Amino acid sequence: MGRPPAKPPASLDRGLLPSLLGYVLRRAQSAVFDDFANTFAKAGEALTPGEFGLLVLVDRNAGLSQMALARALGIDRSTLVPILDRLQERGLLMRHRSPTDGRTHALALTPAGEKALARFARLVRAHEKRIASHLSAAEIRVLIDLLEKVHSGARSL
Amino acid sequence: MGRPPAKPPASLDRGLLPSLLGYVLRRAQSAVFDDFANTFAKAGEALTPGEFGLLVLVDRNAGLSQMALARALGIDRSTLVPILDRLQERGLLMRHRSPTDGRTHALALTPAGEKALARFARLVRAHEKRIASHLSAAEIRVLIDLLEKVHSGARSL
DNA sequence: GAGAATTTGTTTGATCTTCAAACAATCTCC
DNA sequence: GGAGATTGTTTGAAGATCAAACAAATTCTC
Repeated sequence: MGRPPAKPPASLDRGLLPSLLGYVLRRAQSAVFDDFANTFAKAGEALTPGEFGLLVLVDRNAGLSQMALARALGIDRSTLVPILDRLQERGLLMRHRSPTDGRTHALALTPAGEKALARFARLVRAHEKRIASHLSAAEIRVLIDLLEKVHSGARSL
Repeated sequence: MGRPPAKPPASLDRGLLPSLLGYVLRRAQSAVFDDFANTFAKAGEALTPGEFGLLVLVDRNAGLSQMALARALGIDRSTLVPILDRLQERGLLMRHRSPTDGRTHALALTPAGEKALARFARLVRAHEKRIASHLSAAEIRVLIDLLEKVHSGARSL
């Protein structure tokens, strides 16, 4: 009989994992996340995908409350507080007092925040272009469609 | 002019986000993760997707070292330690001393671990069935293929 | 073979994320 | 006006993550 290989195999046996949507999804997400971080690091900017999404939502929905934002992001309102603190310290975002409801903060980007967001959006577009470089435009449309189906489908269980 | 709506709109303006692969990927992943947690909670089992993947890898690659496992999972070897500690405390997994290399631990499932993994795999299959219930078998194949392309494509940047 | 360099698992320290529970301020409903 | 709900914040706990330092063991170099 042949002797066992001296070096461990380059790739492990993953069993059923590659056929599981959850597994493949997680790996793709991780790869995309890495490229996002890389793109921003190389440009000398510091931002997470979550922070980018947050800034876009605040930009497009001026006067948003923290509760509404937390709900849109799918996180607890207490989780949001330190995230907003950080963005506010960076001068990207402000919490105004709402004139109509003293409990809520009306969130808005500062002028510097809007300028930064435009810069970030350029980086995100370059990042998206790179991660989709092995896919055709039609494939990307199909992929986004199917992912949206998974999202809204699972949501209704 | 019409008066502004008394209640905030059910859904926010998400701007360019829904056209970004990274964003849609993250949302789908989050929905899938939620269903995974839900499935296990309802069955009275406690397990994360990461732990399931780990158990499958150990099961299919008996005698694996912690370094090899950490590399396969894409995490630091120091991150792996407390995760293995927990699974070992639950009696699912053991660290044997390797006879050929005194530095490494040969990882293996316990008999109880194998029984538990079979139980977990049943739950995962039910979970997969549920999250894909709005997709045809062909769509799932296409989706997994495209996600795999994104993963291996982004990997080579 | 002896010593140097590398590898492995662990510990410690530092951030970050997350939720839950409790709290004060404010609003809404009756 | 007062009871109950909502909002943002603080605090506490758990978990994930990496980096750096460490001892033990192996491998490489001469």
